[in-house]
Amino acid sequence: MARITGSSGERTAAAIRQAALRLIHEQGFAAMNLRELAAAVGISPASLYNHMTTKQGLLFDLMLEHMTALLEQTDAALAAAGPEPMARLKAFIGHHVLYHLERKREVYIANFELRALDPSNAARIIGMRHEYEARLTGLLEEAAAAGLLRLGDARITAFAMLAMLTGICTWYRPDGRLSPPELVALHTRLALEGVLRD
Amino acid sequence: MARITGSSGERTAAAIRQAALRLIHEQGFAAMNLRELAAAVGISPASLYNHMTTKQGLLFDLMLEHMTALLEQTDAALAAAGPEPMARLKAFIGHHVLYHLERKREVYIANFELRALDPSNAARIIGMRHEYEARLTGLLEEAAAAGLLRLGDARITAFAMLAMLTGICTWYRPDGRLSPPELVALHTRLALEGVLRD
DNA sequence: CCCGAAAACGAACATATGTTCGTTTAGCAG
DNA sequence: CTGCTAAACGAACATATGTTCGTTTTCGGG
Repeated sequence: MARITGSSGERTAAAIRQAALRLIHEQGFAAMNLRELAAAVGISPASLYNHMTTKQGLLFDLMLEHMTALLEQTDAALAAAGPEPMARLKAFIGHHVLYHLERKREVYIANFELRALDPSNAARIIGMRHEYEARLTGLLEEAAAAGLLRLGDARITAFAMLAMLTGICTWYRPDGRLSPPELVALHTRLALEGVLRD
Repeated sequence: MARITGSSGERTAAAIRQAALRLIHEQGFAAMNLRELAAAVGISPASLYNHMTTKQGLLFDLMLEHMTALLEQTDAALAAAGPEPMARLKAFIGHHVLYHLERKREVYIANFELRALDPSNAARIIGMRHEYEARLTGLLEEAAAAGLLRLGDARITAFAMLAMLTGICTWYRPDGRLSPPELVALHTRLALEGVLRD
């Protein structure tokens, strides 16, 4: 087989994914056209098809890779946190915030371009998202069962926490005023304790 | 002037706005095409242009009407709440939740289709959004100055609260398990007190 | 050195889409 | 009833866009 070691194939494919993340994040999936994507990579529109099946397939691959990484890294963070419910909950929040700061474009796309997916592709991504939500719901119920939380409704609470923690990536800039650890601390306290003075 | 009283003009224009809200919410602005919009209203594509300037202008009008209503109704709710800082903060949260339950499509569009606006149109909507955010930031600072809140960072806290409270309209269904007042109560507590047991 | 395959290209196809134009329809004022 | 104008229409234009096809380039293994 020719063109294996150091093949430009994988480099080009990676460049396409990076450029696609940027363009979809800036303009939205429907508004991004493949001629612009090809130009950003520096190849012709036809050459894109050496590295992807269709435009739809490209979007699905981006989302799938993101959701897979999110679930895997979350489980790793929870495994490292040990068995104590509150430590596990804080580990989830901390990982979520850091992951969303690092990969805000992927997150934004996975959250807001679900409409653009074919039904069967969408079903698969939605399933993974439900799994992620279930991780948090489970942690909340664990902690509530241990008497550590006061839980009105586990599902709605999980949704509200995720919305708050995911919102970060709509305004976060790496050169912003607050550092990632500061943002983790601030959001952990907001999620757990709210704003009321004791 | 002919065709004034009971003219079908305003009815058609309203039908266009309603159909556009639905289609943009379902598919996104870029993915919605005017032939589909016209079919949903029951007129020809050409006739749309008797009621709007361009597709872009239609989006802007929808957003502008929403942001105007949001700001006006918010101010009315605050005026009705009186001077006490915590009462004002709760009034803001309550109004925000109810408005977002009632007009979830407008909210979704105004939040996620900013990319689709021309720069000058976008600037105007963004300005109004900043004004809205400033309302909450101001309320938080008022309450903190009165010693009622423990505030890490007013701006970030406002962003986090808005993200949490706005997230409702990504999953809310009018026939859902919880009623609007229940959702207001739940989210007010989450925002102010978090989930930790006292 | 040279062959084979990966990966690039130009060009074209088929279709979708925002918008315009000239014309026709229809309801209210006089 | 009649004339005026808002508001509808069919048809077309110009362009954008996802994708395919046949060909050419280019690298690495033998």
